[in-house]
Amino acid sequence: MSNNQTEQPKRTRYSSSREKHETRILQAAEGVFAQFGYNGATLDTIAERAGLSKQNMLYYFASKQQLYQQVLKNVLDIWMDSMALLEQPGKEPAAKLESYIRKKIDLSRTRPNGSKVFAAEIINGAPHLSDDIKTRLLPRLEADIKLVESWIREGKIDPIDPKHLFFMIWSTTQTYADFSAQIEIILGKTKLTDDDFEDAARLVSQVILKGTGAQRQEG
Amino acid sequence: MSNNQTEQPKRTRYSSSREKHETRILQAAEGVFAQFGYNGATLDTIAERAGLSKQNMLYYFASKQQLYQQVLKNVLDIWMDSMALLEQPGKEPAAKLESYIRKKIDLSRTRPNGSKVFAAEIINGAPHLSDDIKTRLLPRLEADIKLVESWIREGKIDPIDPKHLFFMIWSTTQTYADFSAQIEIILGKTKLTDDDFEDAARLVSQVILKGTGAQRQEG
DNA sequence: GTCTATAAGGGGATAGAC
DNA sequence: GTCTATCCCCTTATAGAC
Repeated sequence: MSNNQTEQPKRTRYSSSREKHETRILQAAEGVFAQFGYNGATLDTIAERAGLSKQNMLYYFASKQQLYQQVLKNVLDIWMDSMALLEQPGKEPAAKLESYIRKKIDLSRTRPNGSKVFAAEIINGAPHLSDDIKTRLLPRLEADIKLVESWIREGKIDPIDPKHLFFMIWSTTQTYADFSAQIEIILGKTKLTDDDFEDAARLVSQVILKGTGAQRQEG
Repeated sequence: MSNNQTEQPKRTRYSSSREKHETRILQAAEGVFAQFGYNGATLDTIAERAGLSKQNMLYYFASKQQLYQQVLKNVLDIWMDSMALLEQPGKEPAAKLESYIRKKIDLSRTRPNGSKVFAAEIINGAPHLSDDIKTRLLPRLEADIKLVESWIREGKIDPIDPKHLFFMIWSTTQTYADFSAQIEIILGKTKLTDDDFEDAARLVSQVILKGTGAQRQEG
């Protein structure tokens, strides 16, 4: 027989129509989940923003949970990519830390909704984060922790618990995405500008580099 | 007539029964809103945790919104109290900043749920935070900003945008409440201990004091 | 793949007896 | 102040025609 396809309804690997739809839906979902939370978000709102009907959207993502978990997975992928910034060969700790901080602040600027969805998920106790996903991050982080420990041993930075150092970097950089509503009120803006993010990157880098002893001279 | 009471059903000002109920309900609500978000939290769950029926609870708080807003208000009150720590007379900037940081981390330890409710509200764009509440924080903050600016003018700390300095202090201290689920996984604990919070307070203080130039000597 | 119709359940809020 | 009963809307998800 000429018909030998089995299993999934996927026709070819370049079914661009489906991919376009899925991308639009995921983008819409990221925004709606960020704004209303998992339970506050409705499929109707997401579908409308994506430009199709709720019933039609359910053809692409079979359930709300499934859609949400795909959004979470995408955010986690991006996060893990950013961690690679610590391991550029031939750079000093100060330069590596600054790259990392700037990359994370840039993520807050370009993907604030993803950061918000992830943050809300963690605040609620990570009920939808499967153990599989939970354990993806840890090995990656372990490597980064060992790297920081080696910097301490070599006297390149002050002796500081690496885990808490990462908590500090993550919180100070993600706050510009997660708490943008508050920051906008305080800065007196309706939306943060590129200059605001540049200010943030400069200040966070300066305080953390100097504060950890990675940078000795005055910023 | 001997019966001359008018208006409200409040009998006296020491109706301790009502207060006890309200306190129990608010405490339960803080926990449930923190865990499930505004929309995910149900009145049934809150009432059960508070030890009464949903219908009975609605006698004390007429609606879910009203209950939620009271929870938010309580958190904001606590937050504003903590800001007073910057203005202890006769202390150096380093000591004031450290008091403030330690107070905020202690709030993350003792009132994590309040912090989580507030954080989720901001992440979602502060839809329930009335303008009245929004504007309570700003004047208070303005005073603190002027204080930091005076430290800069007197050369007691490095020149740093005070607003971003506050964003940094808030994010690094509140992360131990808001993102405790993530931190617990990474530290390999089921619950953060007092020692963990002490580690956090020491590290955050050390990096920020040294990083801002408030403390010149090695931590 | 997209549509109409609808099942099925949850959850906020009210009515009224006691 | 507390209880039983109930209204009613909203939302997820499915069935089935086209």
